[in-house]
Amino acid sequence: MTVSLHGQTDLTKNQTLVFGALSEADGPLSAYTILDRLRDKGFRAPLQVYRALDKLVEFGLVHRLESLNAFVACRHPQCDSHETIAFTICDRCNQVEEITDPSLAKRLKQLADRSGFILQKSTIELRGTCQGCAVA
Amino acid sequence: MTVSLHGQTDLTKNQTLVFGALSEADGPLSAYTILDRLRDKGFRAPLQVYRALDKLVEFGLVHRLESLNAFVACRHPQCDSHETIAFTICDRCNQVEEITDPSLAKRLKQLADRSGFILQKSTIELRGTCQGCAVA
DNA sequence: ACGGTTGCCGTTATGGTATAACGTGTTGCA
DNA sequence: TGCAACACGTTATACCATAACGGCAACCGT
Repeated sequence: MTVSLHGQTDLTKNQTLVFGALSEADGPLSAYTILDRLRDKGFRAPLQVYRALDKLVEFGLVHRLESLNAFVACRHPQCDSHETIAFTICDRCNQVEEITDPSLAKRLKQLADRSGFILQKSTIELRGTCQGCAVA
Repeated sequence: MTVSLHGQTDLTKNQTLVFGALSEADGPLSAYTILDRLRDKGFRAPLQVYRALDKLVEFGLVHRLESLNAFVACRHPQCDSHETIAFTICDRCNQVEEITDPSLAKRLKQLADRSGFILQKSTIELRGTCQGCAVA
């Protein structure tokens, strides 16, 4: 059984549930938190979550935040270009924003090229305080 | 007992041992790997390593690589300005290089400012293949 | 129809990463 | 002297992630 969502591939039942849990959340969730939230849907083991997450990340529907060991739903899942390059993460309210900046991407590529480094994947996570929390 | 190393603060015995282990290594080490390498120096528990690492990171002598859950000794521990802003990490040989690029730092600051985000710490890790491994 | 392959799923067990909580000993200083 | 700060040692526990097994369904070429 599959559910159509992003035009390219259909999501399986578990993938749909995990993506749903992340979409409803107001911030990043750890795999184990997702597991807990899906227990009443029949989830019993971490692997069920991790397998779904692997696929969702592969599809670009979900991002992994390395500095948090957690996952967020992509903010623009409708559009096919998941070009996010960086994240801001508020340490007070956990809100995550995605940043897309071609000039930043270009600069990183330049820096890599300069030292003959073949860039596969870049992780850019900015930790700090979001505007809302800074004001409050 | 303390050992002078970086001019500002002296390192304790455990900090010295952990920093030594990282300095001798040819790549990043996990906390548990460090623990194993220091067992014959009397280390018995993870916390001994983590506590030393916390301090060393605070001093700027050691960097944590979020995408690897591992640690590296800073490449220029003598100089007091540990201005590293990004890392390249070779997925084949594990070699880590530090990148310092003011324009990159400036751009990130700009992007953060633009959305009212107060930047505390940025994590930039570039994964890929280093020149040596690409040639081979 | 058959067999083979692939992909998803469920389960158990295990490995790897990190910290809580408690108590000790030392130092420095009011 | 008393106390605050700090490093340390130890035990236990929590949290993050994957290995390895087997089952089931869909697909594909013969």
